Amino acid sequence: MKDLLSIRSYSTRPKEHAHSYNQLVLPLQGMINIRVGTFNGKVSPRECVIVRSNEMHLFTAEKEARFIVADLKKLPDLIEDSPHIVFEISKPLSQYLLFIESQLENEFSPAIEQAMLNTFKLLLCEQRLTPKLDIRINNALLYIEQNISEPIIISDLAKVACLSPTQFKKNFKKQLGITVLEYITSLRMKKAQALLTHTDYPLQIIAEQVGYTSLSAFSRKFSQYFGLSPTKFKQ
DNA sequence: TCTTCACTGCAGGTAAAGCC
DNA sequence: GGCTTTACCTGCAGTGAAGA
Repeated sequence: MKDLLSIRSYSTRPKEHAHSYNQLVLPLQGMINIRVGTFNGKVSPRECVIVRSNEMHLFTAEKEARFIVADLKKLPDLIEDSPHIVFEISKPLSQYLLFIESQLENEFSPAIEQAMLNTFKLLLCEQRLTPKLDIRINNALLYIEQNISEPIIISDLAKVACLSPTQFKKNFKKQLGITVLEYITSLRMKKAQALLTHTDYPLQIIAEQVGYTSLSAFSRKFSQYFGLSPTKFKQ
């Protein structure tokens, strides 16, 4: 058996089964009901289910559901050692799955498929392996990602999560282990790092792209976060 | 489990000065 | 000219306590 990426739709195999290889199930759209190990529940896009080799599992999916399945002889160490069965995937991996879907649907190219598999594994190694989150917190995370270049205030996030601001802040820290502001800042700094590395945008534009209306505030925060100013980082 | 309230500390905006 | 640093100020985030 060799490692393989494939697209699946709703299950035509609603029987409990196991196989000799590992499998990662990553929904693209719609919900999947899955029973594996101690987990028995729904999995949605931006989540990944780990099915280890020889582990009995059963899954069914909504008719409109589509998902990527990765059959792997060996799991990356990070995932192999993970105590979680379902974990959140990053935005880059989520978007890469859409590329994989498009490529697999439209072309047959063993060389590209091998390259896709390699990139997929690299992206897997970058995952933070945060456990499946409360849907309300997940909605807030999506809102943050979609609005990272705008000023983001807790009361708006709390509305998205259908919680009071205080309850939202407490739940957020309980589930992610960091405060809302720490999470937003880390996203902004990573994006700023990428823009500084891959573009020639002036600092004012980069500051705006990552949600700072004040260049000085951006420069100060960047220096605190990375230990050197944006200009020195670029050099 | 959740909301409200009060308190503290910090992040971010502004302005000004200085550096390259 | 573009960027960084710093001081000051304000508003908001974080958190604990009390209560529904």
